[in-house]
Amino acid sequence: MTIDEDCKRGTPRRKAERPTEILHAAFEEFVLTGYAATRLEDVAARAGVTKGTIYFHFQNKENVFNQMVRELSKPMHQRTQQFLDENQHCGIEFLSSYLDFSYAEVLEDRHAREILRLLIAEATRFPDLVDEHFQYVLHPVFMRLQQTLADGVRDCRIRNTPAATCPDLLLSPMLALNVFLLVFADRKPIDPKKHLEAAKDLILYGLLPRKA
Amino acid sequence: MTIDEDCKRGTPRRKAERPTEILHAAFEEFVLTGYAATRLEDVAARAGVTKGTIYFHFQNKENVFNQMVRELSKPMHQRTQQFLDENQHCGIEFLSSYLDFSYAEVLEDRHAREILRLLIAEATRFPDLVDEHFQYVLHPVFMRLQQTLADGVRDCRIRNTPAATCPDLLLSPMLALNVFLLVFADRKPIDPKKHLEAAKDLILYGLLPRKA
Amino acid sequence: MTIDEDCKRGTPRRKAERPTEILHAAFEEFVLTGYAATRLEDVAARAGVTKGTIYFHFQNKENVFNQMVRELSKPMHQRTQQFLDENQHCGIEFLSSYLDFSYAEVLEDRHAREILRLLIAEATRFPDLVDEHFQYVLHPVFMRLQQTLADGVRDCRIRNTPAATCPDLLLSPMLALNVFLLVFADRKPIDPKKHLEAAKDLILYGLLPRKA
Amino acid sequence: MTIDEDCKRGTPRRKAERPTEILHAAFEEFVLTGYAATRLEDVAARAGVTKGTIYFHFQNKENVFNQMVRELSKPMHQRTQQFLDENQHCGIEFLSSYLDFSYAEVLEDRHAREILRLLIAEATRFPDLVDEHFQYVLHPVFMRLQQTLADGVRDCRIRNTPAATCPDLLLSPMLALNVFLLVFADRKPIDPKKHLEAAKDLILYGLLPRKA
DNA sequence: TATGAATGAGCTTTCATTCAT
DNA sequence: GATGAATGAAAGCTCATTCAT
Repeated sequence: MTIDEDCKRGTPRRKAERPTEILHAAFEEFVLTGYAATRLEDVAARAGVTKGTIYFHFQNKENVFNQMVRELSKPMHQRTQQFLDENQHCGIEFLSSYLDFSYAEVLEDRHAREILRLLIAEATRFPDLVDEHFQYVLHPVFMRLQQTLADGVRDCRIRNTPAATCPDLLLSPMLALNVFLLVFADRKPIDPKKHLEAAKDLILYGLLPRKA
Repeated sequence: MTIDEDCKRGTPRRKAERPTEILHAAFEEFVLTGYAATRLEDVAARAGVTKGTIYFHFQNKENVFNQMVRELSKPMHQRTQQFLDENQHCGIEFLSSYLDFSYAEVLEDRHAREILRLLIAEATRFPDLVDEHFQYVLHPVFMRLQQTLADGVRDCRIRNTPAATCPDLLLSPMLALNVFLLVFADRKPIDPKKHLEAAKDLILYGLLPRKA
Repeated sequence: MTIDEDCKRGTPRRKAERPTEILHAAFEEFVLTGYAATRLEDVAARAGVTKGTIYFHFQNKENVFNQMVRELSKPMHQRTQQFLDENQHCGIEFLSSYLDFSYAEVLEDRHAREILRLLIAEATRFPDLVDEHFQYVLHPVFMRLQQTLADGVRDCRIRNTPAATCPDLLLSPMLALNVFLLVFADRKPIDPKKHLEAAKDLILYGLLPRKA
Repeated sequence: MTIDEDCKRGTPRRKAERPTEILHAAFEEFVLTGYAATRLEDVAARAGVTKGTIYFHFQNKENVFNQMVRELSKPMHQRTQQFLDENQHCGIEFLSSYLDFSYAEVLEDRHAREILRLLIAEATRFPDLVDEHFQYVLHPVFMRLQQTLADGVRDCRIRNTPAATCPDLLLSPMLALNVFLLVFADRKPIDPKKHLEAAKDLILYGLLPRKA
């Protein structure tokens, strides 16, 4: 009976998850060969359906890519939002927390890592995706970092210096680590924990005033 | 007379330069749409020749891409080598010089900038190119930075700290700037000079001992 | 009613027969111009489909040729096998029967005739097809002819002579007729029945002992 | 000096032979892959010249094929003519001589053998070549064989029988041997001498009257 | 004579997309 | 919902042919 029930529920539940399964299959294929070289037929095969099924759920290939990026970015968006929410009003300690957080994102979420690569590669073809990513992930973080730096300078907890007006620098090590991992991992082994430690060391020490 | 001579040499010189012209046309097209989506016919049109001509000079599309990256990377390779040669034995001033140099590369050489993007995007399909790039550009720089940091620590001119063992950090701002310029330039205007100034400030201040 | 039923079944049946239809169209085109000069587009047009459809059912042009030869040879294989089965243990009368049979094959089955030409023409490119043809058609016949000749010699119904050890000679007139028909038919009209009669006359008379 | 002279004579002599060299190179390539699949570039490379040179000596690819068949057939034409001339008025011994001659042609002249294959393969595309071949090689032989058989029957040295009116049969073994050698040589080793002996045995015995 | 560069038509093959079932 | 057959536009690549030198 339980089995029967499972079966009965099983099929519709699976059906409801079809689109998601297709998007995950699409992710793997797009990561493997990039947008243009990916064949919808391979996506279908990986998802265990046929090409026609994809067109039942999505309008076309572009739409699959768009939906895929949105679907696979969602957790990252949510975690980022949650991180920002949970770390309001914590002063310059936010800088250290953010470095921890951003490194964890890159290191522990393959989706996040590879989607950045896809966005870099296909930025020209999918400007709207880039916009979305910027709007939902980067911009809020930038704003908060900028605010944190400004507050720190005002409180004299951070040096009044060019670096304090450039929140980009706080993203740089993570971005670079990502590129290193994606592109040069085979030639140049990287120890991400040491990388993070060094980045925190450099950035925090570099921002704090001498007497701090 | 000079004009006549130029004219006379003109045609053969053009013929000899055809492959290079094609590679430059290929660069523009590959940058525009990526490897897979680029049509060799468009490359030909841009170079002012026909498809057949491309296949007279190159074996196939992959070969065009490979040769293109090599050709367009050559100046960058040479400048990098020259920079390393001219800045031997200059102590920790090398760090500052390198930041200046690397930022100049990214900002002033569109080829260097876009080829990095192409390498990131097509790393899976062209692992050999990534190897070459690493070997000729990144690896020598890494080695020198590492040495410089180690020397600086020994001389007590640089703090003995995790950051001093991670030359990656010295590349990070330039890499990140590159990504920002390539991907987010439209949404987030960047002032590269301020960026450089801030990076130098942060890195140098962060590495030097307090009493130095 | 029967017509209606036929009509209703018509469409799916046609779909199931598509590959076969394509192979028959391919036969005509390959016969007309040979393998290399045949355009798959013409094959498609003749079959009433588009180029893409061919690639849905077959891997590539070579595969179309291979399958075509197999498909169109099948009847010949079967008739040959059937002939061998039905003519066991019939002594040297088998020789005469076989001449009748082989001439009928060549004369009445245009497929058999032209496929021989294609195999001759494309033997270098399709060695496997030649192997198959040899294995399924020629070899069994050879074996039986050889056995028949040997038995005949032992029974003194056939002369003990070099010709009795060379079954090739029993195939020769048919092969030659085929070549004449394929190549020289326009210049040299041939009466196949007279040809067969003469061949039987020559071969049988040449093999039988004088007092037989 | 001698060297100089050799050089001086050498070049023009070679130049005069260029077209012939090209035709021999063409033969090898056409034999290898057939007319349509042969690239003039490969012909040129084999002849040690460039594509352009071929077009200096020949109008186009078809012309190369035509000239090649003519050039490479010439010796066969001449030997055939010579054979016919030298064997006039020799009665039915001519039959035996002709079998010897035709087998020798096939076995000892690879050109003759392969050109037959090319004619079979490309008969549709080059009807004029087939005509020429028929006119210069086959027809004269046919006529003579027919005459010889008729004379033999009149003289009662040959049976008055259907086989005596079908000179095709006298060509059959040689034609079949050719096909066997060209197509099935790898699968079915053939002893040409035994084949010839058997053919002569069968044909002559089959044609001669019993009391002869 | 001979060459090498260039052409352009044409071919095989791919694949996003459609649609009857 | 899902499928498989079919399409057709387009892309990579080939190669006979031309021609300035």
